[in-house]
Amino acid sequence: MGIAERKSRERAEREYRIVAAARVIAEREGWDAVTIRRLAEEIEYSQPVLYSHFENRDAIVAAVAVEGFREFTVVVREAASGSSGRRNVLKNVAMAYLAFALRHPALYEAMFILPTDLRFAEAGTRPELHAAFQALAAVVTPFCVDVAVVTETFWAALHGLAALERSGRVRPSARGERIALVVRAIVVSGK
Amino acid sequence: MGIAERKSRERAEREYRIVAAARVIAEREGWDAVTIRRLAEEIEYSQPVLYSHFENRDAIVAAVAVEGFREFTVVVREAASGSSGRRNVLKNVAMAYLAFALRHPALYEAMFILPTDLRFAEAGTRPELHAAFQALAAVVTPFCVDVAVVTETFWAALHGLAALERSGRVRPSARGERIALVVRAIVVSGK
DNA sequence: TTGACAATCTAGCAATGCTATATTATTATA
DNA sequence: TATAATAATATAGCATTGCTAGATTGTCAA
Repeated sequence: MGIAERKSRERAEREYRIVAAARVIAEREGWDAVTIRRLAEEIEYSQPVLYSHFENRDAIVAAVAVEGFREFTVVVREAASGSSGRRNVLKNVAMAYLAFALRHPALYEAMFILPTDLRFAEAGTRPELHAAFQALAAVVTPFCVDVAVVTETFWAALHGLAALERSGRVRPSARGERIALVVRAIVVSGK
Repeated sequence: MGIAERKSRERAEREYRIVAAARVIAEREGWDAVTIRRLAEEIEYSQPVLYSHFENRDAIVAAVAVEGFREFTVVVREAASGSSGRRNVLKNVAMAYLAFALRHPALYEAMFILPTDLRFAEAGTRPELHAAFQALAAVVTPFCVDVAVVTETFWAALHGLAALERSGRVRPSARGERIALVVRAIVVSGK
């Protein structure tokens, strides 16, 4: 019987509409504007329906974050494959990282700044996060022996650049120079 | 007449008690537990009194952050002056940075993660933030020509390490190696 | 002593996350 | 096909939050 399939398909679709609405509202008006009532209105269902999809509001934010990690992985891979010369790859990925973070501030916030229980270096890491990490690891591999350490550090540096620029604590005008410095550091001292 | 003085002294003291209570509660139970009602209870005044000291809750968080920047500056300076050898200075400051961030997670959160309107690279930067930046700048100066860029990047790298470790996205066990990598990068490629 | 003003409190609003319970739609059974 | 069971959804409400209008108390000068 296709009825059950149709139902679960419709359910999945409704769930996606919740996540999509959350993302759009967050990007337009900030995460504070993403309330359960607002989302319920948006998908044209009553509030308790949302709780049949997600345990609580944080789980909705986490779902947006996971979507962000999927897109992020694609962005990194494309930036990497679209450049030639190992060093250029590094630079372009770094630039793409910052562009991604600053072009979708709410998405990036869900991924890296808002409190989540999405862990990385643990058992039970979600596959989307693992894939994102791997995409970055692939980029730095040619430049280092201890891939894990260098990837973590490269990621941290990029996140730091994004976070500080985001909060206006670093001059936007000098972004290129900071990126150049990070790239040179990986090239020269990844060992 | 010393009456006015006494009054403004008592007022300042009460204000400080608010900030101190906010910090203690945040560190013990997280920032969500820092409510106006809770703070009012703590200082044994009614809620509206808090609004005669601070415009809103965010301003209280910001006050804690500013206190954090003051302590942070001291920590950086001490780590720097307590080490010999320019390269050792860098390493010890980096370690002190991470120790500070992870030892006072709520304080660090107020300083760097929670939304604030404390800006850096702008006119009207609070002196406490400027001093913190200068303390870090002093540490990297021997290793670079463009002090501003290197300081920003060093700071970003350290913040990234702290933030990712905080949220469990990087292996705590490899902290030392990541720090070593950042330090080497500054030494080698600050130019 | 009284009247103005400052300091403080009581009480309440609107919004939030979340849930117990009522209601409606859907399916399976007699 | 009529009805009972169950699933899907809605209504209504609770407790908590940040914040504030308005009442009340205290303090000081005339």
